[in-house]
Amino acid sequence: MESLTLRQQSILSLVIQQYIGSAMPVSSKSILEAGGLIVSSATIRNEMAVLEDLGYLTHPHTSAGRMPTDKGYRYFVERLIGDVELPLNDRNTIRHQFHQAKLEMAQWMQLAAAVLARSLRSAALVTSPRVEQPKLRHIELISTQSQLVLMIVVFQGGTVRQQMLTLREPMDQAALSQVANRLNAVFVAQDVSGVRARANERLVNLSDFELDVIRLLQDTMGGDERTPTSEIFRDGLTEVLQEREFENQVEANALVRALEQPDFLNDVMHSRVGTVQVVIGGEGRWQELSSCSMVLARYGHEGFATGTVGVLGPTRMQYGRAISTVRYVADLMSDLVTDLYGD
Amino acid sequence: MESLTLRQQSILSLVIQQYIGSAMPVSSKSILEAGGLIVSSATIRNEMAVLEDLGYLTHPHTSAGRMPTDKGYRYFVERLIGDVELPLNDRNTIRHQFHQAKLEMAQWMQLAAAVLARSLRSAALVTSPRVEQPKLRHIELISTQSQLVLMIVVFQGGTVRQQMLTLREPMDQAALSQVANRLNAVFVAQDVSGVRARANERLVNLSDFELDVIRLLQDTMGGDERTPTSEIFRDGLTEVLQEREFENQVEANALVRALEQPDFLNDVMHSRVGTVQVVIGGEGRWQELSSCSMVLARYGHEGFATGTVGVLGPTRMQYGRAISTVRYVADLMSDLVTDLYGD
DNA sequence: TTTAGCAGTCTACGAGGTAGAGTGCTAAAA
DNA sequence: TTTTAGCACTCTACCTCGTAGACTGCTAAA
Repeated sequence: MESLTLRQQSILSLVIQQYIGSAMPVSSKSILEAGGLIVSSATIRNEMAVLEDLGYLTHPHTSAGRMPTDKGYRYFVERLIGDVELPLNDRNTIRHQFHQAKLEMAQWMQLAAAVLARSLRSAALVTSPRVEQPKLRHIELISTQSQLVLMIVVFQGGTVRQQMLTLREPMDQAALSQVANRLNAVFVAQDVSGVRARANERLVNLSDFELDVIRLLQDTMGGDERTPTSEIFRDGLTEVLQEREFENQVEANALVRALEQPDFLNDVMHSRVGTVQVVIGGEGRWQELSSCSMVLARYGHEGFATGTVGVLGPTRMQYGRAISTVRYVADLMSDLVTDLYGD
Repeated sequence: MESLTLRQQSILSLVIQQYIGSAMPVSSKSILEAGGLIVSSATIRNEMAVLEDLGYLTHPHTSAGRMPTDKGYRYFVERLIGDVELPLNDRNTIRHQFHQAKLEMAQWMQLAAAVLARSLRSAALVTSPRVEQPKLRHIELISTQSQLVLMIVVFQGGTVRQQMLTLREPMDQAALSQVANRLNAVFVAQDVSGVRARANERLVNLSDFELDVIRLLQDTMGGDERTPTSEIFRDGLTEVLQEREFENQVEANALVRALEQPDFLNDVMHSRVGTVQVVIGGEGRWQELSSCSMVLARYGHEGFATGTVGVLGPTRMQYGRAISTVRYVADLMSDLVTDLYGD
């Protein structure tokens, strides 16, 4: 990325800021009127032409003003907005909302999504933390119909999974509870490999039914990357559909489809805890989102339990505010993970 | 509602069917060409004028064809479409998809939403069953941070709730497990009132911490109608946004907002298990949905555990198919509830 | 290097004009 | 009394044309 003169940087910055506000191509005159530069509109026009040659701005047609390209936004995000912390005021507002919530994980995440959506007028996405090596906390077997059993597995940190399995021969609740107790005694505090090891050790002592349960348990705990172990919480779809760029139905549909698709976030997200990732205009890889940007952050503890928070809005989003807000919410969520899983 | 002549019924029916297909006002000529009636277009025009006087049809402007009013749709739904069972073919397709799912409640519901959305090209909504008098199955206390405890409560049927609570003085995991065991011994298989009664009986023997837990347990089990104890699963928003009536941004936003709002379904739903409820054009009460209809059914067991399935689409939806599909899916879900909770 | 000034370009918008789809009415036919 | 043919009338959707206005790009002077 070339280095621009200070004046070019100012002009790029002003164009972007005005465009973010108005969604209309920005003329040299309006840059002049915005103040800050003591040159004529002709000079600004010349500089704009240079910025266009360099790929930072475009033109919808000859006699229209300029608007930023993705490259322009990228330069703006990386070089022109300082990395500001969220103002104390906003921090307090957000923290206050979090303190009012009941202490339940799902509620926190829904709240995080709501806070981001309202505060940034964007669509917000939050995934629940995904534990890397979940450890068994408790297993419960519940008889429902004659041959049907509901298995409930609680992992360290409070993640809960439930599955049904069929019995080969009827068992009553007392028998089931006994099995559950035996399994708890052996497997609690083990991760997948621990469960496998201990199961193999005492293979001979296990009934067919117990083996079934253990197999299902291993399925639930391990490996299966495809099944979504993390829930996704969304909010603010309405907010973002109001924006100019989504008056066009095709764009709007692409957006809705991207948000409905469960794997989407995982595809996009690749930042580490503590950093904020900015994806501008689909970054060439998600063409259906060519007029959208995302600001994402990972929260939790790397290598242990992490989730994603982020917002999705039009490329002309307020990047500064978005970045600091997403970072702040991610930090709050990380604290929550610490509370839930211990340090 | 007046009684119409057979010919008027046919014409109303034809207008609605054509309008559902094309989303364009229906002319007398096209009714003629659809066949079935052996009269001239002039006669059809006269009858249409009568139907308009009676409030079953309207006119966007003088020289346009007719389109149904909400009253027209209502008559159509209640009198003109027989109550047909879903064709065997479709039943098999749906049942097949359900059999392929893993036996996990959340997955079933997501699947139900997906099936409805795809099969009816509408937005689908499914709520998890809400148990009227939940009975405690198991309680678990997990130490996380020094003063923080995660309480996990499993109810009969497999509903799981989790909450955090703060300790007044530190306790280690062993002590917490002991407390959990004591509480389990006393309260398992009790409903709210049972918990209250038993807690009062042995009030003197309970520590402050145990009282805290019991209080939280009662909160979680009981009363609090406002907290959404049931999750909502959605699908097919994209499908429905494709429809003509949502090219208009205002309509589209109203729709998205209605779907995002968690209480919305509970407000609308008032049918009993076994019946299907059809809400046409917001029924005057939800004006933001004036161009939408909903087909809803309750599933589960009345007075014990019930949830809602339904679809939301434009008023010109295929009511016949929608009603029978929703009914069929509701029946399947009822079976699942039976499996989960016993009979 | 900057600037004033002007020619040139493109859009947005309204006016005016036309084809075509449908209705409503009238008067005749069944 | 009901149905029908026929026609006048209405309204939309679409096209074209013309104009005002917003900008730019270029040139030549400062």
